[in-house]
Amino acid sequence: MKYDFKEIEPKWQKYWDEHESFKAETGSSKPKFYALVEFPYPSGAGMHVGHIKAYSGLEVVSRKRRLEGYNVLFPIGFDAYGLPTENTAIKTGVHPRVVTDRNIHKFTSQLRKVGFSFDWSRVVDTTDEGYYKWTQWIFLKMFENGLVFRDRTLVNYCPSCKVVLSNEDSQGGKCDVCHSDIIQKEKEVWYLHITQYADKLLQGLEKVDFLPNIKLQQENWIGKSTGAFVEFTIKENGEKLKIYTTRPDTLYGVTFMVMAPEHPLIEKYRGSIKNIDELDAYKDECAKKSEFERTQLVKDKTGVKIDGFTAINPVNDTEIPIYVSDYVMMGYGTGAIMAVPAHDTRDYEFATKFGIPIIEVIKGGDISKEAYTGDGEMVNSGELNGITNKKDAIAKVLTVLEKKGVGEAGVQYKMKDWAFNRQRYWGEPIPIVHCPKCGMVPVPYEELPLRLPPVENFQPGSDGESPLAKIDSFVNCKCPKCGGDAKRETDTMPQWAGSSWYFLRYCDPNNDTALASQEALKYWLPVDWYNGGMEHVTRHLIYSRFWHRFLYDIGAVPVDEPYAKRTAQGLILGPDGVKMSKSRGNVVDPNDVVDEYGADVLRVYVLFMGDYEQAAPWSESSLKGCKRFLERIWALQDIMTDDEGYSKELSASMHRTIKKVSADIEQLKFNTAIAAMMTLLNQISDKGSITKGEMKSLLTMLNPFAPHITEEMYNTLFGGILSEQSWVTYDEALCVEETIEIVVQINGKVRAKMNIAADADQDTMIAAALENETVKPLLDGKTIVKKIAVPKKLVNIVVK
RNA sequence: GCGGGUGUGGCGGAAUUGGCAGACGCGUCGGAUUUAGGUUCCGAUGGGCUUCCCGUGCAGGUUCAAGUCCUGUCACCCGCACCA
Repeated sequence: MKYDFKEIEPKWQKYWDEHESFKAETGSSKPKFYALVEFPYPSGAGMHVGHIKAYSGLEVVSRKRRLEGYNVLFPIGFDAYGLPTENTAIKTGVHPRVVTDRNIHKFTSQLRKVGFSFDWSRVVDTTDEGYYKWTQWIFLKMFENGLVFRDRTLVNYCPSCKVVLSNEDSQGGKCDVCHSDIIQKEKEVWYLHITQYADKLLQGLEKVDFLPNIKLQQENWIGKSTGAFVEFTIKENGEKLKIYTTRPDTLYGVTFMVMAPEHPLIEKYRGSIKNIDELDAYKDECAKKSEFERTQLVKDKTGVKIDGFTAINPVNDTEIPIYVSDYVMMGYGTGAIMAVPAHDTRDYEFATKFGIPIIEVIKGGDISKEAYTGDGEMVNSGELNGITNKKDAIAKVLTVLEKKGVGEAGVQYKMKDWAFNRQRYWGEPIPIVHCPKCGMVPVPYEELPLRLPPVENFQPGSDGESPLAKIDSFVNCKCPKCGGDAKRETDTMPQWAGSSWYFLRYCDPNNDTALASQEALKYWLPVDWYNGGMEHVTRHLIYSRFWHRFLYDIGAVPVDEPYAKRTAQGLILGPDGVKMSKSRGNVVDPNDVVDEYGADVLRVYVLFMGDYEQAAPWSESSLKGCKRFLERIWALQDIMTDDEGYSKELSASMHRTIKKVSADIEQLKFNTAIAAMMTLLNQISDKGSITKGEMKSLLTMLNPFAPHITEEMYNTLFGGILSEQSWVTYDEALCVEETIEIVVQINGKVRAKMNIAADADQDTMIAAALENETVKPLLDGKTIVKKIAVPKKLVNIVVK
């Protein structure tokens, strides 16, 4: 009988569906397990094999947990707002709602064909009214709590998509959606005050079980630095110029200061700056610089001295010049720095180029050659002289600054506030009304959801205005507070809004009176295990931790950190070893694989192809190897005996394999788990028969990986449903054979192998080795210097 | 520049954490079945001057024993980046 996956796979998918085999039950007395995978963006291209790999990991864990008696929540949904759908709509004239529904339908059928054990009754769609009502609700709560503000600043702007992007969405100076170069543009936009949560996000990392590199990337992204704020007085106008530094200990070495070209004090005193024209020209030049020029040509410092500003160093009253240079950013610290060329590489380059004096205040380097950034004895530094350690010097100078009232300790973060808006149609409308009398007024909670109005033209305005701005019936409204004429906000929320809380909705997806009931949240939270891509570590994962933490602070959720554990899968590369992309033409469509080889083969292959957490290239021939494996499993039916337990020969192997597979699944080591089952299969084949007991255990172990074939075999051979049985157990004591092969080495080189009782002690092992027929002659005429025995492993005889 | 990671056969990758390097799979070679191809099955497969020697990017070191530990060094990949 041949293994016909085309008949078997749909049969069991239908069975699981009709019997709701994987339905999670809120409140069940069984222990709960919440496994979360990143829900897909339903693009027109359909599923990618990367999705299959990303979901297969926790799919295996979830199926194992159910067999272990857990009440498992393993949900799926769709993150469906976003630009690609809207761009398709613009191109084809089909409404984004229709495009989205079509894509979701396609994804759903593809996911079902792979046989994932999702709880299909909890599917979430971020563009659904019942869902985005609560996205807007959370936004209003944030507004109420002062975490939402508008600001006119330089923003990241994508000229191609015509939208403002957050810092997280323009990493590397490229637009996250279309990869165009982003430009800096001055614009008034919405912000979420995520920096207010920087410390909490940092502290939260301490108690969660995230992969170390994930924690590290988040820490670096948040980028906390401790230092000091110091005020320098500008002699000409008495204004205080505030700077941030991590090295207040080098304050005596300041020989100039630098302000960012956009620093407001320049604007304020433009009348009294003699070379203001030159500064304006420089500012324009900087704004035009491309990302390449800003990052690649860093060594070449440019700048202009401000003619009309002189700063006074607060510790020694020295007069120092002030420059403008684009190596100082308006977006970090205070937009101005004290420059200590002797002990900072960038300041050194600038000083050298502009002929500014360099004063050494820390001994240890050669400042005629380069900046010295190490530790050492303080010199030329007044009361700091003689101090040899940075920490002490900083502590001392801080007390001096505080006494004079010109400085204090402070912290800074690299992370910036979250630019929270898109000037596009396909997103959640921001529920705010602009009233000429009352200002920004939130839409009342009872009026949520604030629905997206129907539009005919989705094309964004050329000046970066949302298509919603053209809909008079949407824009013109009454102020909820005073009832007067007012205008609605026309920006929509960015793509990351809906995904920032979807895992909460899964707990209670149809709730109409709250984002989820407290009962459901208390039962399911936190997510026990979250797996996803590394590319989301500094975006979605930070954003959702922020939203969740906020919801915790207002009492809407019962736990402070949403994810107890986070892992990440590696990419699947194209057969050519390069990242899959349409333009390269090396994309593998999972649908084709399912049609030709079946879902089980695909599932086993994506987990067997390599280390789950590493990238690995797709290989059609390796895929065939997995097909052979399953066909050989299928063929075991022909050699099954009537014996119930384990056969004597295979007993230890059975126990060992169960132990290994059980442990490997928990560590995402699916490749070695499958390899262990292949080894077992080889042993069974060599032996020529399999007992009923062995068959049951093997099918159970394999079930999470290849559920269809194992379900079918179990059902045919034993009756009953395998996914309703229990996970297999092993006995540690039975994992080892009675006699095992050990190695005899002479001077560290393997010279013989021998069988010995597994529990032989060291003396017995050595005695046996010395009597070994291969070993004996090799020892003739030699003096034995040392004898080492490692139980169950080897004997090493050192001779001279 | 800073931070993290990886270097093992022709390929993807194993190695119980110091104890037989190369599990498992792919590929390749040989054989059987087949008119042939494919499939399936059996055997071999790190390299060499093959009683023995050499092999985990490279050079040293520690140890009875090193892919694993230490020192130095090279290459590649990822993330951040004039962060004061």
